[in-house]
Amino acid sequence: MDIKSAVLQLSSIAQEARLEIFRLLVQTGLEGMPAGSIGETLEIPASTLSFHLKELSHAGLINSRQVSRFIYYSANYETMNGLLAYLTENCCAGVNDCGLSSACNPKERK
Amino acid sequence: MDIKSAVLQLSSIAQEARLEIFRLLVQTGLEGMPAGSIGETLEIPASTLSFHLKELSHAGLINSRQVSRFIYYSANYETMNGLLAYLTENCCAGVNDCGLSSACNPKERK
DNA sequence: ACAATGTTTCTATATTTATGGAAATATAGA
DNA sequence: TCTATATTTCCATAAATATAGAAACATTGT
Repeated sequence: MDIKSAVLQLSSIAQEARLEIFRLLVQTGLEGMPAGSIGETLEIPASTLSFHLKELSHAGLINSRQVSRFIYYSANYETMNGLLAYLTENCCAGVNDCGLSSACNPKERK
Repeated sequence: MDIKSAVLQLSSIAQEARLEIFRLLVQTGLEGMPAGSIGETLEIPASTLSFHLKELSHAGLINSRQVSRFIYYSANYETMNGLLAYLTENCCAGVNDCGLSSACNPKERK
């Protein structure tokens, strides 16, 4: 993971509408949801939604697949996990008990 | 955790200079680093650095403490863990094996 | 009190990002 | 082919963010 990709991914969820979309998809699972349903659920106008979905796709945090007239969007868990790992990488220089996936839990400073 | 805080926290690291600063501090540990050393390490002008440190502080992702003339900045692991948990919250609607801290690892769609 | 060092605030400018209506494109059913 | 539905692209406008020099402020040692 390089820093540019990480910034791109973080930027894509550092925005209220997009974070809502992303979390909705994370919770929805692999099946995903058609764009229209996302817009209806979150009350986002179609063109605005499309703009945000493109941002998330471009960052690689969501996937899409076409099913007849619908385009289903779903979270990309692999990218997401890569991002989380990047953020906690080398946590505390390994001094404390800082597992990668369980993030950081260093003891208080003496 | 509310969405506004999450967006604030994400925005604060969704920028190359700030992500570098944050990761440096995550890796440095609780001891932290004085502003000047951060700027020297990452080659960021003092006023620019100060602006970014303020953003990170405001979001709650870093702490600071004064030691004589130096101001030591360090990562706030608690805030960080809260953010990671928020992102993976309710992952996959619980259908698959998606532990909170170990993020999401759903099986392929059939 | 003065000088040196570390950090922040002020300021202007440049750049990037978000919004949503209208028009365009794509798919499918009658 | 015509029509309805789903989604995207185009566009203009509004708003937020990043940059860094200069000046100001704070702390410590002499």
